[in-house]
Amino acid sequence: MSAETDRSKAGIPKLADVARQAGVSTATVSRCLNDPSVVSERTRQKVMKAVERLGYAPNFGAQALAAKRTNTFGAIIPTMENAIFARGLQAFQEELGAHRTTLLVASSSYRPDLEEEQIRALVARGADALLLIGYDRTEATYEFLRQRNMPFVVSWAFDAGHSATTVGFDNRQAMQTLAAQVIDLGHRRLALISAERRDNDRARERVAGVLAAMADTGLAPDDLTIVEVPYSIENGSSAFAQLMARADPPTAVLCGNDVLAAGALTQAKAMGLSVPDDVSITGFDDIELAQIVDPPLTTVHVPHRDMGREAARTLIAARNGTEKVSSLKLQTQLVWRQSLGPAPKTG
Amino acid sequence: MSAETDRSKAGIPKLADVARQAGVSTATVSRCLNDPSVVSERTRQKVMKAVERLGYAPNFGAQALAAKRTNTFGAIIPTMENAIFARGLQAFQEELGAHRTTLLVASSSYRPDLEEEQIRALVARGADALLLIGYDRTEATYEFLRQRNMPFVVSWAFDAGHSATTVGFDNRQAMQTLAAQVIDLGHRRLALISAERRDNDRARERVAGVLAAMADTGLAPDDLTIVEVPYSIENGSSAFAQLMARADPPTAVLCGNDVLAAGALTQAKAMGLSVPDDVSITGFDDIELAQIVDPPLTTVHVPHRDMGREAARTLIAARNGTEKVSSLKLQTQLVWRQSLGPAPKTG
DNA sequence: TTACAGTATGTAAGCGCTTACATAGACACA
DNA sequence: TGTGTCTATGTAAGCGCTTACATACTGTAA
Repeated sequence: MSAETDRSKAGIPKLADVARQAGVSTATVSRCLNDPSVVSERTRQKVMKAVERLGYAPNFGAQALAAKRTNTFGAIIPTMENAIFARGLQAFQEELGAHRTTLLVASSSYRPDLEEEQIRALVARGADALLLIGYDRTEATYEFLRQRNMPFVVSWAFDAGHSATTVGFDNRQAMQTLAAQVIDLGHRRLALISAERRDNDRARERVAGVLAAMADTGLAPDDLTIVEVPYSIENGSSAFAQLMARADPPTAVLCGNDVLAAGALTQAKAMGLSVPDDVSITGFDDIELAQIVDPPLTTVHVPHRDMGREAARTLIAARNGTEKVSSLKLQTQLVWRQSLGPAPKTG
Repeated sequence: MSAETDRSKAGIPKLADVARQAGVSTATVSRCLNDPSVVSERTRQKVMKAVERLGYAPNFGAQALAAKRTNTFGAIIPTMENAIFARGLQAFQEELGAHRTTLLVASSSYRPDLEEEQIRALVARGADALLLIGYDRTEATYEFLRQRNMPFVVSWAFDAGHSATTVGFDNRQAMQTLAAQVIDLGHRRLALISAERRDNDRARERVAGVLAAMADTGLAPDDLTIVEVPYSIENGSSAFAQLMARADPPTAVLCGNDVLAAGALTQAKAMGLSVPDDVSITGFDDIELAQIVDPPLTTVHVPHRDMGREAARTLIAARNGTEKVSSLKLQTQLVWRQSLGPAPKTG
């Protein structure tokens, strides 16, 4: 009775139907689908015709349950709203595709509780391995992963001291290098538009990078004004406006990423400020956006595609369990374009 | 033996383990997890403690197999590389989240064969409903969906003549309106940088829209030069360069979307052309990018968030099977910014 | 002819859950 | 005390697959 009313699942052909239709056993059908080489040509033809006629597709749940593998990897990224993770993820997916592995993507909206939920969802769905962004998550989450023996790699960050396998880059070092150049150009009143640092180690490290560069040249931490906002062009604009409204506005505004920098740039233009003559602005990530804003952004190039590809390879190796997997630190690179210039003469 | 060597799945706690640990039956544990109200407080405490201690998480496959539902929707989008679908998808996901439904996203790289594969993968995984982009897919794919009784909606397009439930907009009409304005401004030599039309009804419709506007004013189809490239900023740039290198370069370049237009704009700047004085450029989609390029793009605003939200509602209704679902046509809107101006005086 | 590989297929035991149905205990009332 | 009603829990039958093992053929060599 209840089966009858189950509208959505009515009449879906199953293995047994195919077997009956083809006049063979379910085992033979299963073999046809999974390892055709062990079945005779004639039988295979029969079975395939039955599959075709019935429009049969295996039930993934049952398959996973019986076979204990899914050929599915999961990735949980903080956001899909902007292109920050797009390129890397694309490369990740391409590499997986080459190994007949499907990618399932979920997003956490930068919230650890949602991330944990998504991790559990993906694990429960039988993901064979996981791609995670950054280190910040509860110990309980790590414990969960460990207990499951779930292969995962942390990406978009690199901390040699952390036990998790990582394929990423050193956010602090990258930002420090950039900030050092800014200071070198004579800027003393610095500002930073950062993503929210809570639950975001990449953002914290980038801030730390700026501070480290300042310390190197004897600048006091107080010389840095920090505004925290979620990543978005609009937030970049308003943060920039807020910064320039101060009594003692900065001569250089470093941004936690290119999206914020693009917003800052737009706002500068709206305020009639010339970049970099009146004020310098820098980005981070080197996404496409960085090249098309005017002036193009001086920023930190992150090897997105390499990172995605290498993360995939690492995970595949881990899943197969054949090779020993190890962390990989990729290099970022300072990209000089036109949004950073010498500090204006004190006026 | 083989179970022993199954490294990755060793020691994962199952319902029965929790039941044993808590000293109850598996049914009770299951009830605790799915409908706690029918279990006594004391028992629930015991069970939850056991769940906690063992780090238990249900096996999704088994659960789906036994319960015949997954509370999971799937979406297959052509690309994650740029932000075209990001906003709409985000809204889609938010709406689903409000209904305790998980979203799984896959991308097809604009290839129907990959799309079909992804559809099958998602269906096999027990997706309760699917979000699809555009109409172009093989009849076999539609037949598969129909046979499964799988609720799905087509989005990012609207064709009243098509049988599929749709939540989208009329690409042709939208582009026709824009093109009419372009022509109205005196432009006669038109060019269009389009996405590849094969397997992409949205791209074809947009081309048709331009042609329709031209026909309305007696322009011959030959007055339109079309270049087809995959969506990307770089391709927009090179297509634009190619167009302007012609003996008789266009005075207005319409682009299939904002990403291409941004590329075209960048290239124009690089070539020393002033937009819109020397040449006009228009976009389509009105993604964030459109506002931050210089000059900001005159483009077609697509109601991404509304579309995502409404698509989700439609699908939820279809899944629940309570209401009759119907298609919904949303309105686009011409956004005047600065990249479109009058045709330059014939020189 | 017999024996033995080798090959193609079938049989049936799970995989980890959910849930209809059965059962047991507590309580109220006659 | 007996009976009926609830509520809380247990029992066990699947859900749709995979795969170890059993079986039935074929062909070949002794």
